Amino acid sequence: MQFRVAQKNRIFQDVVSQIEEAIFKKELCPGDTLPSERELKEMFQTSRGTLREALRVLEQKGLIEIRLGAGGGAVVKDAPTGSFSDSLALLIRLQKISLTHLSEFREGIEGTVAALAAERAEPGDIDTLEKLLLEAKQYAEQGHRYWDDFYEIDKQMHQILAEITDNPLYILISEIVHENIHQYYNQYLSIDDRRMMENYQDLCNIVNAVKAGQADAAQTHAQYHVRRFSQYMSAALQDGTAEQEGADPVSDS
Amino acid sequence: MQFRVAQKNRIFQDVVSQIEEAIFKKELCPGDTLPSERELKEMFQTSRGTLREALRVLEQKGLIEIRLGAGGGAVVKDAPTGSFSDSLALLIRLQKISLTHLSEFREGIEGTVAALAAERAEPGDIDTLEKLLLEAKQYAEQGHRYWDDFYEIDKQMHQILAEITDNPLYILISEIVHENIHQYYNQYLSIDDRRMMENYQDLCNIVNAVKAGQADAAQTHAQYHVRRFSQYMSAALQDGTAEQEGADPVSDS
DNA sequence: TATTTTATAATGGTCCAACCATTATGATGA
DNA sequence: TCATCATAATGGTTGGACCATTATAAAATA
Repeated sequence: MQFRVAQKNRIFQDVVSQIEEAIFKKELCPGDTLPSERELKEMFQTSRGTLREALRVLEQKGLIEIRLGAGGGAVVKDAPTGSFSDSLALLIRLQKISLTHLSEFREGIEGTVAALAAERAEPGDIDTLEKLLLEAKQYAEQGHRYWDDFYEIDKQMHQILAEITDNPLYILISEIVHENIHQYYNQYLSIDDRRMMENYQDLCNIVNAVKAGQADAAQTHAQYHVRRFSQYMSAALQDGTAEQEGADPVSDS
Repeated sequence: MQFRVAQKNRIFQDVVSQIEEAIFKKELCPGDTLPSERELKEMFQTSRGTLREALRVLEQKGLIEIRLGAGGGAVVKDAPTGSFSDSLALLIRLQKISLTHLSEFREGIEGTVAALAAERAEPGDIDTLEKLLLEAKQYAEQGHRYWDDFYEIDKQMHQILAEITDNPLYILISEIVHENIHQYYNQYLSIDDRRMMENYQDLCNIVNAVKAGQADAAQTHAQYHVRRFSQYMSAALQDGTAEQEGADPVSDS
């Protein structure tokens, strides 16, 4: 590892760029620990404060993680997917994106994912899906008290479908969207036995379509499945005026 | 504006949270300038170095912008969409996402966008699209030397379609994906007169479908349109072994 | 010997006080 | 009236000091 002396307008930015570049070029790999701040400051011939500002930026980007104490320091992280999710969460908190927008987007993504999965699923994938379906059935039959367990299976199935596409972008985006929409589901959803069975039936339809390689059907069923949640929430919001603290997540920007 | 004295493990993180919260609560609005570092350090009862680390994080998140000189300081930004795009760019540079993955994702997004647009387009929107189509036709007829102009129109049409969905998430994502894929198009694409006319015909098909309110047809044509670019690039990469410096953007992770 | 406890040192987190570079503003002068 | 220049406010940087946390090794103990 060989660093240039830092220069330019904002020195810390130059430091950020150089360390970034080293990571891009795999001179620094995930798990590697950078030299200590006191050593780095010598390498870049800068002050510790400036160097720390650079580390703060890299940390925020999700490229490094700072560990405290002896043997600690800046450790290169694997993939900065967290910053991606954070960006979306930020836009939601700023009310630039409403729950309605997010739900609609999720509908499109999950539909596309299901369609691709139908085209690409291999026998092993179908097995995995059917095993999860069996679990889901058991929870669904035991009624709404097992909603949390059912929901967990539902979540896993969406994840598996995304993985079947073999496209990390779909895996990432569908996960991020789910993360950011999950809290609202738990906050505004009211689930009864009938709705659980509806959802289970959706999952059956999706898996069957994927199994049969019917992309269009898989897409339609997946969209319909996700749409249910939006409808449940719309209903809950109209009925109960379930206003919590602070912002209304359904208002438009 | 009233801030608590900063505390907790990492003080700068507490400062970040408080300023973030003030922005979320609209106590700080886009365009507002925060007090100077020397004043803020008094408010939070912290050192200037620590405060600056906090500002660095907020800047990286895209929530503020720092201006130099007298009358400068930290200005609250409108919407941190840049950080979203940066995150994607980062994943690409780290080769966590290949050009193939990105192209496929774009296909799905543009398809869904076109379908939604077909359902929601109003007469005014159709007019806008048809005007752009006319421009595109002129460039297409003048041959491949006008590719840049044609491409600009193409880009605008995708943007308009996204805006017709009236969903900021589709607008944002399609823009971000385009931003990050654009460079590869210019780098690896070779366009002749025939290909330009193919593309023009795609655009006609999309607009016609949108005009007719045919969501499925719009989706199909939009996907096909985007897919052309991937195919052009695959061909170019196979033929010319167009290896540039550094990383191969098509390799899988 | 094996285990627990304790000292040590390395490392990140914070603070202070100063100085430099950039820029808006107003005073000064042609 | 306009150009020029001094001034002050603000971010950018520096160096040195001290605190809090933690891994490691030494020492004490069973």
